[in-house]
Amino acid sequence: MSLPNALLALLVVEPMTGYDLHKHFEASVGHVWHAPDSQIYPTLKRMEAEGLLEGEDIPWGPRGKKRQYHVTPAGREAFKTWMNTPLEYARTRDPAHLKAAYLEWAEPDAAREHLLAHIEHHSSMLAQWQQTMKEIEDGTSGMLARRLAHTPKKDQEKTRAFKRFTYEGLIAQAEAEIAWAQRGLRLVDKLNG
Amino acid sequence: MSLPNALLALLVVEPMTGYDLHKHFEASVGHVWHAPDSQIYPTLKRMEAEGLLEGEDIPWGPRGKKRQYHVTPAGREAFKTWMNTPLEYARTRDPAHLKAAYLEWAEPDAAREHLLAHIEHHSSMLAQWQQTMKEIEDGTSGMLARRLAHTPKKDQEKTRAFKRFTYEGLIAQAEAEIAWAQRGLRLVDKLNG
DNA sequence: TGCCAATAACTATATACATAGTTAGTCTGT
DNA sequence: ACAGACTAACTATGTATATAGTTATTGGCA
Repeated sequence: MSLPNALLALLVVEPMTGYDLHKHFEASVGHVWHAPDSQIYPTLKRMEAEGLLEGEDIPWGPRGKKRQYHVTPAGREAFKTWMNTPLEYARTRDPAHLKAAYLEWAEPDAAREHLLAHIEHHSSMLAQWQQTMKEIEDGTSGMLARRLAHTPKKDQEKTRAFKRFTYEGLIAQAEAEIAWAQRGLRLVDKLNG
Repeated sequence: MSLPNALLALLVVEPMTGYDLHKHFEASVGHVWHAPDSQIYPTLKRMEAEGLLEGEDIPWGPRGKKRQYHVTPAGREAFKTWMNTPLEYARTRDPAHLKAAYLEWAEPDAAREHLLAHIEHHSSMLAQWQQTMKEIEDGTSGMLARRLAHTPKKDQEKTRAFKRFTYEGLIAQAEAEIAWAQRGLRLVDKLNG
């Protein structure tokens, strides 16, 4: 259910091809909801069949063409409805904490490696999100800048504020994971003298 | 890849039927890796076919029987190998932060509802985990108690320490989510002030 | 004796997702 | 004139998950 809405979130800003979406995804919504192009293309077709989108073939070079999608009024309504509908929380599936719960089965060195990898992973997430946060602040963020250009002045601050809020949350998550893994490293050291 | 190992984590303690596993799952590993019984039964069969488990039919009442699985040496090795293998981090898919990123599309009341639901969800997670933490401390945690009874004294503290560590992490996650959503509530109030 | 909750073990179906490969046209530089 | 990178849009396959049943037995209580 999330992917169609993540696509709508981008397409309400401006019409795009599947390829465009795939590209912009990586640098914006994809931070919170990853999707490969092999999932995007069929989803766009389905959304067109459902009347949420309309696609038209536009020329590309002398012989080529590409299919550009734009949101229909029904699509815009569906997106708003989704935004006003409470979220269903999925049951936890957290491989890192799963392994952590049985870490006494790992060799001490492997345990350290796990925790270091956890720190490294979330550090790189953190760096990415801090970078995005900076781009939000100074308006160099690709999709957001495009978005704000289509937004009435009085709503711009709102839009920007919720983006900032989102990335603040992601940053807090990453920091919590890093702190936890560091505590884990100290624990492994203590347990192995 | 996680489910078979989550099952092994329980089965290395003592042989169990699919039904037993399903039950114990809910109260232990299921906290970090949920699985419905409809996934557990076929997975057990597959693991038996792969030689990780062996099952035997044991009588249950006058006419009934049930299939009890125990871990083979190969299964024990596979579990250890998994515990020593680095984790592959999956790309983010976080519906709550996805919605948060576009919260300006929601009615102010719906936005508040989202954030309140987020707080409520993670508060109940928090309560559950604090409860489990208490059970870890005083030895009333079902699977852990069973586990410790089969563990040499010198390793018991290690086992208990990693469980504590895991739930500390989950508690920190929940607290971070709650704090984030509360910041969100203040933001919504300010923007619609 | 009959009812009911719990135990036990599935089956069936529809998505969702990961991973990998395919086909074809365009644009840029040498 | 051609190579190579990029744009564009898929297809194919296998596994994972969610959701919702089904069938049968047991053990305890009224």
